[in-house]
Amino acid sequence: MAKIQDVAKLAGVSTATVSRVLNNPESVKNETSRRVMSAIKSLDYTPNRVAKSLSSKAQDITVGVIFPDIATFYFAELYKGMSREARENNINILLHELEEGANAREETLMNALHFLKKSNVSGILLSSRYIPKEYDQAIKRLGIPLVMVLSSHEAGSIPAFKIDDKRAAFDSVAYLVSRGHQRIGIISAITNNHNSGELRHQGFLQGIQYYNLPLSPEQIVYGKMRYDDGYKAMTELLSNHHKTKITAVFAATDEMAIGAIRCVIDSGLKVPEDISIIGYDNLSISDMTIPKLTTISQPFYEIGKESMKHMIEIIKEPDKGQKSGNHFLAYQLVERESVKELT
Amino acid sequence: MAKIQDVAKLAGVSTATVSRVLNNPESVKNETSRRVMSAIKSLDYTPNRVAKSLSSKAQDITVGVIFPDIATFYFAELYKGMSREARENNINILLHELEEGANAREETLMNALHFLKKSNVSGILLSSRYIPKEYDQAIKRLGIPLVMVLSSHEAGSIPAFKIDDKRAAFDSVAYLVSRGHQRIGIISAITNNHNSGELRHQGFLQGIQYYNLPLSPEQIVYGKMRYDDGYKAMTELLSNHHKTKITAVFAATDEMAIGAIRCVIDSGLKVPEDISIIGYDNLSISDMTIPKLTTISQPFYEIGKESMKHMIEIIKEPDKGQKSGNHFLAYQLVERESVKELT
DNA sequence: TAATTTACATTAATCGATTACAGAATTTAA
DNA sequence: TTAAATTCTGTAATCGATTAATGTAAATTA
Repeated sequence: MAKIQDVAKLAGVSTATVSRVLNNPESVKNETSRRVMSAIKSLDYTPNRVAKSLSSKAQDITVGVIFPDIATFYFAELYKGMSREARENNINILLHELEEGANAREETLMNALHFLKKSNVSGILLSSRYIPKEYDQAIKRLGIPLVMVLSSHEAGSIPAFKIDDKRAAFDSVAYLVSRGHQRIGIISAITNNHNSGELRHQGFLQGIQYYNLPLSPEQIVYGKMRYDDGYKAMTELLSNHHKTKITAVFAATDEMAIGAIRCVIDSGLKVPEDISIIGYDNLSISDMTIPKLTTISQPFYEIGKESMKHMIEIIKEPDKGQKSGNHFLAYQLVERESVKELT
Repeated sequence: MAKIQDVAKLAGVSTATVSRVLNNPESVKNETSRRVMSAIKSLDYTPNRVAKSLSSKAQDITVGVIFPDIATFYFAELYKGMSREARENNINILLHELEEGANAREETLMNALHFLKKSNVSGILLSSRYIPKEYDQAIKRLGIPLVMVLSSHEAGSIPAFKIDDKRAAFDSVAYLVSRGHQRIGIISAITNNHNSGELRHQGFLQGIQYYNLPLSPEQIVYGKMRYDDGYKAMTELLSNHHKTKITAVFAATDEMAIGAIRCVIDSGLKVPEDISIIGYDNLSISDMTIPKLTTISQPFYEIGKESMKHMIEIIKEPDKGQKSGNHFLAYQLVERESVKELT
């Protein structure tokens, strides 16, 4: 590997001049510049990045991203948003997947945090479901700015980018009511302490209350966000159907909604003719299901982009102080085929 | 930010000793070591990574990954495989998404390559659909080892990790035949010069020939790999149904298969009762469709892992020479619900 | 022609670590 | 007690760039 000295020698100039040709060409005479360039070419010289950043003190910034499972359907959109913003600002992303250990989730989060710290990231975008309060201190001690994505910090001291889950769930109920539904079941999301699931649950309850709808315990069922959970949950809901007579179901995630649809169909009923289902997320696959899913659309791309944007601001102007608390982005209810209008 | 000199001064030793305490503790007297450690603690000192790698010449290795579209359904699995292997070897990944420009694909690939080169990656894992021969020279000039993933290089001089597409497509036909199908349509994948689509097409044709099945031009239809393409293609296939009387369709990607299913259902027919459909990929969603998709399962995780493993070998022992040509991994035909046994 | 500018180029310090080599301190052997 | 061996620590070169300070040659002005 050729270094700057080699180039300098070959071109018959000093290393300073070579450096200038590369970084400040106007300050070098054309003739000299040409000689240097040809030396660079013939030696196939590329400046050593490490030496460059050590000397210029302008190390390239990299932001760490912690995500529990890359295979989550919305991950790609979220990441695209982050990635786009990062690229525009010449910032690298170090993606760290939190291993889906059955146990040891806590251990792993702290590990991830430390791993990223060691990798010298300037900030961390955290999309974990589980942030126990015990971590608060440790996080503060890290000394690296954090931004939460899609989930919020209980204490609220860490800025978070997401949609207003409570409101969106409420809107879902309102929508179902507007289509004539009164008896509504819910497949709620349980997620290791992650509060989004809970917020959606609360919003749902508020809707029920607001519209004065009936609600028996048999109408409430829980799952862990995934397809299989939705399927199982729906089985339970159906087993009480004769009693609850629900005409619609609010599923707290699209994946569960899709599982629920499958379950309904397996049991010989039809969606939406016999049971309407509304989801939450608007995954790309929710447009491919039969029937197509009516759902709350989360702006994953924007959430990713905005959270990264905010992170960059924090990094570049640390004194400015990060705006903590929730940053809500706009969501939409997308009408498709899985909710029937009752007459 | 404290540096090693500060620590040295505070502990009353030389920088060399501080460095030794950190990197070679046995060589330092306990008492000294303790003093240094406490100085490190009280100054909250962390070694500067850049300086460290410049001086030790042990820069951390990073491998670039070029992928056309992160939102592709199988991306996550592929990436997990790569990521796992990389992490075990203490290697970083720099993920670079090729912007899905309608035009300018060529430009972008070269850009991506150069961008990664500038970022000092030691190797590039390339999963692009489009590698014109014109690039051969430019790639050679790059001077960075390349490994192809999921697609192969025409000239064959770049190692590639994938499954044997031709064989797998042949097997699909064989399977359909074993279920009593004789009149089979194909939704073939067109992909800017990417040869996987073509190989599957060839394999299909070989199967048709081998089993001596009828094949009219109306049984062959093309799409660009995605859901919508599958839908459109199936529309075309159905419009000739009265003539071709096909009982089964081989779709070159799961996404297209799923689009095709939707199309069949929209047209009032049923899968697999009226038309059987077999896919290709085995995406996670192919297990969620109604009916569940019978398909060729590609080992995305392993492909990712093996390609990264090979890359690492090349990087660590450049003299050994990379084994060019195709490295085929094992695939499987997964039977589910979308193919009916004709009696 | 001498003095003053202007335009480039060079020298050498610097970034923050590691490490070969040499020297000091301590332990062991004689 | 002294020489030899061993253990520990310090000095200074080094990694490969950037850049402030400085020098020199050419161009301009008086």
